[in-house]
Amino acid sequence: MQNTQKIITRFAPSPTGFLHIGGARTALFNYLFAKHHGGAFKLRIEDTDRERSTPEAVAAILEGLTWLGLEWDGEAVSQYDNAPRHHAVVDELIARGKAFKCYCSPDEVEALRETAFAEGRALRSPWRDRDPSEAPADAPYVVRFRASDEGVTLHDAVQGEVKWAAKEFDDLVLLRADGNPTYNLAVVVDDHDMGVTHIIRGDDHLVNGARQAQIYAALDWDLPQFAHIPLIHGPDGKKLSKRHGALGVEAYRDMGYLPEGMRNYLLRLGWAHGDQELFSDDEMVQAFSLSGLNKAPGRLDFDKMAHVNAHHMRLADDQRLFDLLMAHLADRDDLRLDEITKAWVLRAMPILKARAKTIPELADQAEFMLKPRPFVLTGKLAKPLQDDGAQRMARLRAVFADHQDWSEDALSEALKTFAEAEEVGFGKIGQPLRACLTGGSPAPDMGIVLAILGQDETLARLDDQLNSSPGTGQ
RNA sequence: GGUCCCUUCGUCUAUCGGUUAGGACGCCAGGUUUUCAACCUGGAAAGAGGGGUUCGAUUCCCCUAGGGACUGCCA
Repeated sequence: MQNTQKIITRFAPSPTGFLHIGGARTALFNYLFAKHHGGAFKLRIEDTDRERSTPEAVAAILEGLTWLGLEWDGEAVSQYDNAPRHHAVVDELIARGKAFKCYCSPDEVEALRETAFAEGRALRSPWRDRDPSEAPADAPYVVRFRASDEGVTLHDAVQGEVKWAAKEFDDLVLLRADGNPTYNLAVVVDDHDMGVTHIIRGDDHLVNGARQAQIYAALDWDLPQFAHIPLIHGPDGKKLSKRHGALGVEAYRDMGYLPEGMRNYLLRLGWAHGDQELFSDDEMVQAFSLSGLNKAPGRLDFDKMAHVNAHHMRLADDQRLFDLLMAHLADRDDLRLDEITKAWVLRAMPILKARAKTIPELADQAEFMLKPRPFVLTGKLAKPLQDDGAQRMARLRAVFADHQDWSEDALSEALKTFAEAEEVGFGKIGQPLRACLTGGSPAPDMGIVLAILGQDETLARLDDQLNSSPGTGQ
């Protein structure tokens, strides 16, 4: 068989909330699979439930996907818009004897269902074999699919061969009493019409796969390849809950994760390619395959997510990180954010980003440049300046005041020379100097700090401490 | 209740009958050291339990236990 068919995948969320992390991962897999095969990744909004679908949710999903960098091909399709087509297919099904009108009232259905439940089988409507001429005039009805009498075997790319007996399938509703198509009908029709070849989705849909396979068969349509992936669990192994990560992807963005970090982490949650942990975007597309998908559900691990994100932070462009940092700091009025300090931060970015796992950590790393002086040193911060510390800093100040070459290397050298001249270990220099220049905030090597702050700021920060009376913090 | 799926270090995973069961996160110890990190080195840490099949099972089969999904005129 010649397989020149173009691979088409799709992500089909229902717009009843944000794009949560499980959906994001499903979308990622579909995206990668399509890209790997040079195919198309499509987006369809499953909004046939008019009660629960909201435009806000649609917007949130689109935004989430965009942020994650999962660009879909073509326009996002609204499933509801295809309702006329769904009706046409239902007519076709009825004509083929594969679907029928069911006039049972909700109460009757419930009673029937109870009986079926007690007998360990699924519901079958009495109308599946009844003559349509017996139908009560003007009575409301639903259209049901005539469930297979033969059982179903699914060949799933992840789950393998899965079989069900015929009695497991009910005569599922295709058209509601109000005439609206239901999910199982609509997915089949839309996936077929969109030319979808591979369906990667949560394994909560595994049974739906079997149900839908019957509809494909009834229509003589080609069955797409299914790949039902396990759901993501919370860190506690329980179902994902609000407090355990069932958040919209925008929440992760706000926590300071990079989209490429999320992609990399999500990729490795339930999919593996040997021992490789870190992937660039190209590598992901290159390496992704259905065979690497795992059957067991995975748990969210925020530590690992942060670690993976840290890797991508180091690789990220300085200006981009700077912009993200500034956005993160936008509502901070306790910081000195002006052209001068911003220039420091941007210049220091190569060093800062190597020390931070997320944007908030980047903010912590940048704090020593942004805290307004003078700093108040208390407790063990003030201690290195006691005894002869302050006098030593005064002598160091004099060195800096005359220092010409304000480069990192020259400054580091000067520090060493000074320590030798003072005949003390570097700790006697570094500790008090660090206290004066950073006020206790985390900061890189002193040579770097000096180089970034510049001569004027360095002297000013030293003066702040030297001019205050010794013994502060006692 | 029924059906289906799952089960390797704490976590994510590799292994596609024969390995000292590997890697990563986290953890512990050491190193570096001027703070906090980062980084480097080393370490502890796993095949749910029980039966088979086999010369040999983490790997194949069955049972049990535990977890999950579905069982809607939701998707």
